[in-house]
Amino acid sequence: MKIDIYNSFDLLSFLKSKNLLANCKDEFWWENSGTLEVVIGAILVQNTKWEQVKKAILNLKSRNLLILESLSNIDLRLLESLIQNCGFYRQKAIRLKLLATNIINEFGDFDNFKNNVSRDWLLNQKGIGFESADSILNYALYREVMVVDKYTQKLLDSQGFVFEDYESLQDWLTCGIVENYNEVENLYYKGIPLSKVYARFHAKIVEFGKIGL
DNA sequence: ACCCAGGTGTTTC
DNA sequence: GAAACACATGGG
Repeated sequence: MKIDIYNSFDLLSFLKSKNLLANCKDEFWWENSGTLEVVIGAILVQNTKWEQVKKAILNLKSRNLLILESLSNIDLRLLESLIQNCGFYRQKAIRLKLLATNIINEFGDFDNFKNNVSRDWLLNQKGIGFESADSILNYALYREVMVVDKYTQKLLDSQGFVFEDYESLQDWLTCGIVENYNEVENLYYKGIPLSKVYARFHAKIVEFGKIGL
């Protein structure tokens, strides 16, 4: 299937043709969206599988560590042991603990963080790059941000698209969705906010990516 | 045994 | 600035 690079709506057509936008009644892709758990998950999941992250999150939850204050004060070795199965556990432990501390110092509590944090602030944290920052903004903070990941890039690559960098790809996708928001919303996402349209759109691309092109 | 997974930071040319 | 490398476990 050929997609006209100057017409971003063609991507939506492509996804529709693959039935990628159907079956959107299910809950949102990221469990417990809107909570600190998503922020932690965004770091834990880097270069590993979500199955592993779920186990680690359960470890943390059972010890009441899904709270900024507890995480900020945790013994580093203990934290490492609780998230070990996720891989890169030493650096992830350091980064999680530091992030919790920085959020407290800068914003006081999670709600204030949620309402006031900027993308740049997130990007300045150790261990948070473009994808993690955007995942946090969209899935934890409900901002109107389209997440771009390896699957997204792979999907567009397979259709012959070339983008200079992460943000130009993101802009292109975002424009395509915004321009066609009314149609998409009417057909598939009745009554849900634009931020969640981005979330579902991203989730569907990943689901597709997992099945394989 | 080998390869990949819902990446990021540092070092090096 | 881009390319190469380090980080590390678990599952196929």
